[in-house]
Amino acid sequence: MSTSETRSHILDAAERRFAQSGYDGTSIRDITGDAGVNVAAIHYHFGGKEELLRGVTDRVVGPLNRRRFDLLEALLAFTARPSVRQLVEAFVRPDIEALQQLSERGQNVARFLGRVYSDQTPWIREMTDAQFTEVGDRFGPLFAQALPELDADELTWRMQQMVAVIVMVFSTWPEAGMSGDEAELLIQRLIAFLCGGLGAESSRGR
Amino acid sequence: MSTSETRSHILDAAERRFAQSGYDGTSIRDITGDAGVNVAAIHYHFGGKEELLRGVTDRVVGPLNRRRFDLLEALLAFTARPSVRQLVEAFVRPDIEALQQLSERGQNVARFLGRVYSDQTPWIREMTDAQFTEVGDRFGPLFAQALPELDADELTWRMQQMVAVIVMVFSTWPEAGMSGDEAELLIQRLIAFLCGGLGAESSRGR
DNA sequence: CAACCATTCAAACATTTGTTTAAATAGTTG
DNA sequence: CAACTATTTAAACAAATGTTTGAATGGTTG
Repeated sequence: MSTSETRSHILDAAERRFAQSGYDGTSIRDITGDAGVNVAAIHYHFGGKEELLRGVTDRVVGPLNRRRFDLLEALLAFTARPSVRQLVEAFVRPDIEALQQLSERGQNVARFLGRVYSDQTPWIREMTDAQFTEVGDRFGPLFAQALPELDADELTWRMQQMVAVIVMVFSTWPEAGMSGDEAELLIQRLIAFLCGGLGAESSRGR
Repeated sequence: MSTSETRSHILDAAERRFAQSGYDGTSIRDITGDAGVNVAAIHYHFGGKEELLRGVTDRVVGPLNRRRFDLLEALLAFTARPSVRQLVEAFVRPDIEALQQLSERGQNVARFLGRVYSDQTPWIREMTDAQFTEVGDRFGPLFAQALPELDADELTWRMQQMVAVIVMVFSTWPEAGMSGDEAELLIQRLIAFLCGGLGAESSRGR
């Protein structure tokens, strides 16, 4: 078994297990057992369980955020002032896209994201917060532009809730896969709900 | 130390620890250490760690749901067809009320609820789902009445997202307490966001 | 082939986990 | 007071945890 194979087998197994049982609920032996490698392989290739989670997270979130930026750029080439709906769509769609594309792996990706982003362990929160900042910094000003009557504080707060809703949808992603139609229905529901929430009248009155 | 004292000391310590580190992240010895009782006390009084979580949850959620029902009844005495905003307020306010009332304990209650309701361990999900059903069954028809253009499926889905948002707000509740003004600001933000999301145009078009 | 580095492996490490045991103590009832 | 039940206690239990070790194996390079 070549070097890169062991590494990726571990990442695959870890992704699946973390998605299923969370970080605390998964043991190093669960992962190495599934991957068919030795227990020590994780420490040799990653340094430990913690770094393994970082590895899996990077492999999952990296492409998704890259796709988000691409969609946003395409959108900005079209209009300099995108609507809330367009922004929400650019923000959410990459996730759903990935999930229905890789249908067998997709559910794991969804559930993994749900698990990690709803984990409150301090160092995990720091990791996910940093990863959200990366993309939040880009979308924030554009949302502010699309919602001029909202003050900065409340906008930030609402964007956090947006993420929370997405995460919850992922956390409760069905174990059985989803058809393309079902996924499209879900994304439409998600966008409708988020647009309503983000665009609601400010809490401080008109 | 009288019987009831040990029991409630355990419940207090467990509530605090579960709030801080979640179920998996808390050991039986953490709890008994804080409570100043013997390790075996938990099994003697509750039967085990699992039943202890149920005990803590019941003690926290019980009063909150009772208050929800009271507020709803008061509302229904006033109007037979409450608005979305009124319903959301009756649903959310008991939590926030409790949190600012018991300011030192309140933060723990918030964080505890956030932890438990975002935990995806099957038997914990079953527990929280059952507890939500209890109150969801009552509010559901009234929301349906207030949002006639929404089909039943999408309404249920949106109510779940409402809970998700509340849970996320609780999960990220600041460790330091909250002033009454800050809490009121937060509840207004929460209500505004939720009303927007719940009342958004249906995803299936007009 | 020989030397060398990278990788894998079985075994053991020290902790921590939830739970159980059986004896000691406290409290209550006859 | 005596008998009995309820509660508390220290100690031990087996199982599982992440990590480390040092030898064995693999492939590559001189």
